[in-house]
Amino acid sequence: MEKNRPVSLKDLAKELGVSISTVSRALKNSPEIGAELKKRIKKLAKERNYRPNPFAMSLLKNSPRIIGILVPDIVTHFYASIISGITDIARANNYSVIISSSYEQYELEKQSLEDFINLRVEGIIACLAQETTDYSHFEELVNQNIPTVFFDRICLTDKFSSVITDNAESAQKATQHLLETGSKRVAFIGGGNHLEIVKQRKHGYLQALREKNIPIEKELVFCKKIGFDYGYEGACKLLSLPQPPDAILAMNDSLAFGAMKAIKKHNLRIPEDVSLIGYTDELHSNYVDPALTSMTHQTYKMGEESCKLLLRHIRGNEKPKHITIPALLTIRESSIKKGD
Amino acid sequence: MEKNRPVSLKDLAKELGVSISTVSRALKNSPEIGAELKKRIKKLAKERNYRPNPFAMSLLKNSPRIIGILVPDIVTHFYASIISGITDIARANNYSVIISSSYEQYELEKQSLEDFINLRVEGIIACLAQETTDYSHFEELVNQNIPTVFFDRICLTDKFSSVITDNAESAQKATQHLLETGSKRVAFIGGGNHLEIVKQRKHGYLQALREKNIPIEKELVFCKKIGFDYGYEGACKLLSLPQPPDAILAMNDSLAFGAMKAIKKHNLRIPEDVSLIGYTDELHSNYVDPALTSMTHQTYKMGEESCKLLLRHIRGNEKPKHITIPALLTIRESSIKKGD
DNA sequence: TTGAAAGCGTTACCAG
DNA sequence: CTGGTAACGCTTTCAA
Repeated sequence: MEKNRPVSLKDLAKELGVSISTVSRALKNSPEIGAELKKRIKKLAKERNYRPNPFAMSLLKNSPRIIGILVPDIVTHFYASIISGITDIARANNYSVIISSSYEQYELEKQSLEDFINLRVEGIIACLAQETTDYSHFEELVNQNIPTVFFDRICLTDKFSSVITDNAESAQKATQHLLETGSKRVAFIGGGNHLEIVKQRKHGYLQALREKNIPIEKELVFCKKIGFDYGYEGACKLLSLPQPPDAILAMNDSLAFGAMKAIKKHNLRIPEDVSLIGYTDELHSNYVDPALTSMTHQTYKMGEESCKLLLRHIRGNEKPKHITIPALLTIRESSIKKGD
Repeated sequence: MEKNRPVSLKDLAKELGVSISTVSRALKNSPEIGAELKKRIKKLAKERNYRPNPFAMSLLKNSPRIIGILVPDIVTHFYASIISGITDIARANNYSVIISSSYEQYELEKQSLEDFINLRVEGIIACLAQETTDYSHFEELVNQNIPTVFFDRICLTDKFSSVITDNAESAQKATQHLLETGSKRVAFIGGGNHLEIVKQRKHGYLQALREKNIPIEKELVFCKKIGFDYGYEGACKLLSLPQPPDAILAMNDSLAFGAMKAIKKHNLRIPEDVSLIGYTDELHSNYVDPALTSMTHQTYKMGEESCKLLLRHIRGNEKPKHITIPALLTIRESSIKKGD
């Protein structure tokens, strides 16, 4: 029968008739302990299934080896995959992670941060909620001396490290690809213009057009909100133009799938009549027909880098560092016009 | 300037010239403390931003208010959504969660469990890895007195509570729906026959046929492995039969999307020529064309129930309990034949 | 109404 | 080589 309370050093010491210090030292392989005694102690520890009490350790060192992750949600593939990258690196370094979702709400984000501070996490990796425009709750982390790294949606870059994707460059690359594979008139479907990410990707799109000396037409840019329905609406609008586009770059996965549905409803072929590129993860792009050419975020890698960066901050007092991880163009069926 | 070390009761006590016990009591609203003194103590605590040290508390009570979640992975929507349900309930009860992925590997699963025990989590919610066939590492949890709840892939039901979906019933419902909406010959695409989940869903499918006195044809059942490619392969095989089916039930999302691709490649219309039902989450089903009629797992609810169950076990010593959460039929475009 | 002291499990320092 | 003791922050007796 096991006792309810876990075995402690004291228990082992008593049983062997030695002091607690001796047992502690023996289990850490201190060279000061007699070889024979050491062996006996280790044997008993294994027998009794001794496990060091992490609370005592944390109390002593004030470091629970836990880091907090704060994301808008955990269900979106993008975040889930990043979390996956983070936790794998954390685990490899003997850290556990605690995950909290803001559900895009400012109040929940603030509360989560409070919880993390109360828990005394050693560091935090966070992605801002859409609602958040005031960052004072994050500044508090500086006072509390809790290293923090932001990813994707970032802020206070002078104080915190960050990991992001190359929004402008990736949109530019995507547009270039369309122009180089038979498309002449490329349209852009984005989200709300106030979002940094929208501005940057649109900028990359426009940049690619300028490069090729293609005149910019305002009607070919549809920016309203992010979401499947808006992708559908946007594509319908674009395809109803007197001079409709023969290619669409959708800056988000739901927008892209919405646009795809619209193109089909208009009885147009992809990519023959209208090419389409989105930003998606591997899975979804292959599920649809035709398979969707996409810019793919290196999400797992973003997670890994975020965590590595954080661990460096935890270990030493480094200056904020900013990393950009490029998105990759994965060519599938929806972009290359056959006639090419 | 903040000190590096967080404020402790001792600090407050010294500053006010009272004893630690007094401060402790005042902050817990003990009625023994003078109203005026109590007010002063609370005021200072707020000023100094005092936060109780969780390590000291855990050391004292041996309960860190942390529960461990062990899943095959966190990227699959099914698991992510369940985790979401778990964490929300946990948080509402002042618990934090730590998530670990087995990546379907036995060794990693075992290691994660060890980590949880070492961390002294108060309880565990787990879904078995596909590789796992030996359950001794879970039996150890009984010795360690760590309450555990399984979901979806479960084991040792005499010792542990569980939360599952109604595999047989849901497949039966799906098949019934097909038969009631104009389909005559329903085929089934499943995964490896050794998996419990496959057996159960196939059983439900067959049950629905028997109900309607429809003869069972072995050629209409394709069970090989779970995955997009196998869905594609299976559907191709089925549609090449001398008497092909006019409806397919795919027992998994990737199988369903693979089948959908195959049906289209065969230039058949969905649902006019071949109806299709899958098991998916909301999102994916709407992205494809036509939108996929599906059995939808109530994943978030499964998470919630798992966590509630676990909390009951943590609080008192309840007997194992088994909960079944039904999947819901969500009718979209891929199932109802127009002629009906 | 308040204070002192023990104890939770561990490490580290100082003695022997 | 080994043992005793203080310390980490907090709660909880027991005394005053």
